Amino acid sequence: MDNRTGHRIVPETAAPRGDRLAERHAAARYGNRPTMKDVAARAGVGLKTVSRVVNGEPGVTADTERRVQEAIEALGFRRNDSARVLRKGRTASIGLVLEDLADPFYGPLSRAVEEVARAHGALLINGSSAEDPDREQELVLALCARRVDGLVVIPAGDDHRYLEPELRAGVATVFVDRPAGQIDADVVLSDNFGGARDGVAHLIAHGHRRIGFIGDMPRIHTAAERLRGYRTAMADAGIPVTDSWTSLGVTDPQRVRRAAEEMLSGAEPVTAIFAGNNRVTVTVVRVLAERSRPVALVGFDDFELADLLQPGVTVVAQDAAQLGRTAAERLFSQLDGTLLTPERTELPTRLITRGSGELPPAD
Amino acid sequence: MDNRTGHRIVPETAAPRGDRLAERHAAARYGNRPTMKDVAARAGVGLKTVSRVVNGEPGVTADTERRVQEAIEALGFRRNDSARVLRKGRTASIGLVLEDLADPFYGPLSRAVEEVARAHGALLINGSSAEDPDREQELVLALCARRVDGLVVIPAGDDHRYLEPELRAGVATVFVDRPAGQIDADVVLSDNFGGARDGVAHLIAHGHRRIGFIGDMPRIHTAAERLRGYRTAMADAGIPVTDSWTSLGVTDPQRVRRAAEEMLSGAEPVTAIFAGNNRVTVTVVRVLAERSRPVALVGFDDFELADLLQPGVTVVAQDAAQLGRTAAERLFSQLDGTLLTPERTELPTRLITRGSGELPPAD
DNA sequence: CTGAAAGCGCTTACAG
DNA sequence: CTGAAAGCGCTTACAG
Repeated sequence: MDNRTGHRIVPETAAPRGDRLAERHAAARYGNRPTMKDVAARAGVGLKTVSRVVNGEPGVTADTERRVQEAIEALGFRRNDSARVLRKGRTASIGLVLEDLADPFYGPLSRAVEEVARAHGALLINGSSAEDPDREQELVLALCARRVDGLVVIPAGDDHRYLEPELRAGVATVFVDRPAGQIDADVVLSDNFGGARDGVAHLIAHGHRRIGFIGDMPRIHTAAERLRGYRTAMADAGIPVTDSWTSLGVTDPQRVRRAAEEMLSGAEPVTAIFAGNNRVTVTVVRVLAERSRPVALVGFDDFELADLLQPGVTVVAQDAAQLGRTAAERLFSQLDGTLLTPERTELPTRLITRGSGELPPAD
Repeated sequence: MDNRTGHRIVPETAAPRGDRLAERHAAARYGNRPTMKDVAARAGVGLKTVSRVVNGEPGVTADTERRVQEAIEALGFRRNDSARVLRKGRTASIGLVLEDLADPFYGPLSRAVEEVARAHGALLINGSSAEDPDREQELVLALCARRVDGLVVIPAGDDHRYLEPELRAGVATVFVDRPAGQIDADVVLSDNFGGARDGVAHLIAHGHRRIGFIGDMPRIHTAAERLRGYRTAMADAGIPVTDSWTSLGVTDPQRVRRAAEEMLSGAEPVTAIFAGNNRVTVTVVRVLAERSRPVALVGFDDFELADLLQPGVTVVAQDAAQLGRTAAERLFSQLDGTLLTPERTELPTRLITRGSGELPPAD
């Protein structure tokens, strides 16, 4: 068989019990799952006794417990946590709203949030805002309607007043990577300004004066802070910045490629580029690989295999997992009542030199 | 300030309303959120009328609707979907259980599942099994207890009989990347066998005979299938395989490094390596970069920047997003009642040549 | 067009 | 040690 022509679909061999999917779901619609009431009837005990056994509460004789356990097994009972949640008020779930689950920067962050949630017995509901403020709001409010206990949000928008009623109602909330807009909330950030400033100063220290900056859309806080770091480093060194050296916008490859190529051509081409995030860095690496004249590069965000490229890519690294862990821990501190007032936590960045940032100016 | 010494924590300026986090949550514990009953009382209407307005049902006069809307705004009411869910029987949420949220292979897969879920109005709850069958089971059953409508599972274990009561109760389920064990279930796979066979045949076509295989633990279906592809390609070419050419186990860098170094030394070193997955490939690339003698390499799974390494890394690519999309679509077909019987879908892989797989044998 | 009653499957508060 | 009643916040089924 040529497996490149398309999908191969073959029926599975029927299971002994031979139930079809459609039958299963039709049954589900009519609520065929056993409830505590069914278990109680079968075991010949009261509802509360079943509840005690299911929850491991004391005050049940060994014999009663055994009868209840047998009924549970026989019926295939599994407690309906949505009913439990309704009664208890806490859902033991938290929401995570980020830009894009597929972006490698968010993988370790999500995983770290998940681990902390797990340690607190909570499940993680997550979704991507796709950098769209409306979609962020829609997602956040859907999570609030599900009554998640808390939210970890990497905001896309810059106005979060829509969250005020939810905060008042007690939804714990921590913003990560970018601050909340127009509301007072807990926030965990990387030192975007200092990291970019140090990265650009590193290029200056290696003799560069014409340094380009390619970043994300200026309405994104991290992009604005990193640009500010760039400008500060340049000003500190007494280097006036020409408009054509900075380019901000969406980070899709076409736009970044065009921006890089423009900076690298013309009468006074840049001799070094500071890339504002991992998406930008990757595209700039591609552009530079096609050119003969060496151009120095420092990127914000580390990425896998950066050390194996020729030359290795010097980066300003932030610890995505630590961002997630810190945010999640603060969230559960809020829920414990330990955390009394919103704070802003800033995590340090780290310059990792690998070669590309230490290249001297080509002219 | 030296931002490398630690975190900087500063209090946010107090918001005008000045409520502290602890107060918010204390209030929440006592259930201060307005309910439909509160809205009904304030608007001077019955409960059902509020329900009609909230759900956009017909049969409410414009004037009544306006009064209800005003009460909703004034109280900051948001419908409690966990109560709704209890009554309706469907939670409009699906669960995704994968190995590790932080693994770049699963990012695009998760995002694809999320997009399909979103198109069907469902939220995504997800978690990492960490390749531990017990943790997989714990997570899956927790999701069932929350009464997710369906599950997309990348299994860690090879016995899923624990899911039988859930399947009978109507939980839609699709397994992805690896088949279900001991139960009859819908499954979406890549052509691991064919992809590995073709990749190894590619090395053979370039003159290699001593070819190593480094893969994941053999109990993992994909690892076993890829090994089978390797053996088949070798057998088809009439090349007997020496035991020391194959190494299966955990894919952490230390183990893979040792395995690669062993194959590359000794009396009859391999001249080419087939790497069983993206984690393995990355480590093998590092090992090869440290050596002078060129060794050919083909890896299973594509990865970012593979084309920019020297040489570019030839890979057998699978479409992770397509795996996720296909699985999620099948899941919703089950829920629609469209899909009647469990099937096995196999997606093709694609060989991408970039240089490392076309190197001739060094001897 | 509108609403009172019953019920989803649990837990809470209480009584025996 | 055990259980009947009330209630979590909605929707369903029905009556006016």
